[in-house]
Amino acid sequence: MRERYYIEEIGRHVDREVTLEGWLAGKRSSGKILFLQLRDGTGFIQCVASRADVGDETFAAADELSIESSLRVTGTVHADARAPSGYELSVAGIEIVHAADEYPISRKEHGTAFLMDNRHLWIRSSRQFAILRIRAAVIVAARRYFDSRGYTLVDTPILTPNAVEGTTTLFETKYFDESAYLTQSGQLYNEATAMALGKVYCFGPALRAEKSKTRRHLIEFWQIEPEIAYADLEDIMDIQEELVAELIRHVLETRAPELAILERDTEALAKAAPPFPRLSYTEAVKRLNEAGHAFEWGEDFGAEDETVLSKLFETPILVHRYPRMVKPFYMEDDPDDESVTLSVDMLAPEGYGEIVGGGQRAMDAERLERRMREEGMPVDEYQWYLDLRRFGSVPHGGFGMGIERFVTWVCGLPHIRETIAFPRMLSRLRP
RNA sequence: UCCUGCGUAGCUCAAUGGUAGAGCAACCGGCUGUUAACCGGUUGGUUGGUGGUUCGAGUCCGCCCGCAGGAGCCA
Repeated sequence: MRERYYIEEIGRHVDREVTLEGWLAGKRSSGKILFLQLRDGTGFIQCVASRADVGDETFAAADELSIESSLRVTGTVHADARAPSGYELSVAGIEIVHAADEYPISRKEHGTAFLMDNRHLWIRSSRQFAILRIRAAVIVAARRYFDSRGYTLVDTPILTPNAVEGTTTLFETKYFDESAYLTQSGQLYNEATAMALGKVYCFGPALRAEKSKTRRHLIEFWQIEPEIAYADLEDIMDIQEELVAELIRHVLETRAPELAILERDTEALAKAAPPFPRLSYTEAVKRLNEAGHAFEWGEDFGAEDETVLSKLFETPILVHRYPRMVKPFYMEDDPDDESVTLSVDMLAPEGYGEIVGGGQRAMDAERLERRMREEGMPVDEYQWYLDLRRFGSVPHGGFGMGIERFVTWVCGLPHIRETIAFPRMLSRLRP
């Protein structure tokens, strides 16, 4: 293979001549000197071309380049404190691969609707580049966390006849002569695979036809969901804490330039180290009331409640033992207090709220079936799920972490829509 | 689904019911260290659609469409 050079590794080639292949992200000209901001997907670098060095013809051609034209730029790498990245390229030659049409996205302000309409181009911008790189790092680290601890990756189906969450939020589709639904979670199948393989996880999209329109919701989002046999609520909290701590550490270590582009307060992220406070729902309600926030025991936390609660702490917090009424049918009851469940959600600090939800699952077939009937679920359809309690039932649990919500917090973003390349939202299916 | 707001040049926004403007982008010219560069000039409009009120509607009213912010629900 021929040798390729990338901006990300440019520091290894100081004082050598290299050719970079990329796109023109920005340009400033001063008559006899040109500053070209080149991006190649691994980073951004300033290329400096002076008329004296490159000759009149190349200089004139470069001066006319339109933004987002694709280029091969050859030049010598220099360390230079004046350059934003610390390095710049002294241009010797430029090969224009394609001269771009007039580019619609400028450095000036744009409205959200315009940027979302041009999402396929917006992702070229430095902020979007940084977010998508951090997202990828989070996913790699999450998978590595589970892979290195003996979990088996078992993918769960996208098409399913079952409803995990409420049926009103299901996407229905044709499945030959019957109807099927798009998955909202791999959890029920995870419970089956955990009984086969002990420790499992799945990673994939979840689709919810919720008519929700907030800064924390996507119609299509990605979840990583572990499920562990012979695990109780305390185990689940330990795993959540260790996972999140490792993800934060990995992002801080490997994505510092991207966090800098986002102007993320890394001090705040570094503070998110274990141990994470663990408080019961009941204690959390007390804390809310003490903070002067009206809230009644038995309600589910709303966006405002989570924000108030998470701002009381500098680290993520684990809120456990939610009331039966606000949690799904599969949550195990607390043997010490049957009004609450062995559930646990993690709330991110800085007002970001819920990023993980999970808990210990119901173990007894009869109680589980009774609960399903109470909620009006089609029990026949779920016989396979009840079988898991009929053939060697064990205490077990797991959780789901929403990748986009996690990335929203890590990047310090005001809205979840920038954390996935092509967000699907209530009023947006395109591009 | 509900509440609120907004649709005017490619973009971000002005315009008392009375001749649709500015900045940026684009284009032309100038400038040897710019960081959203700067300076001078030029071009650019079916004011989201539709019906109405009025001598006259970007502006007021009805309906429709689109988008944004928030709520509920959730990861």
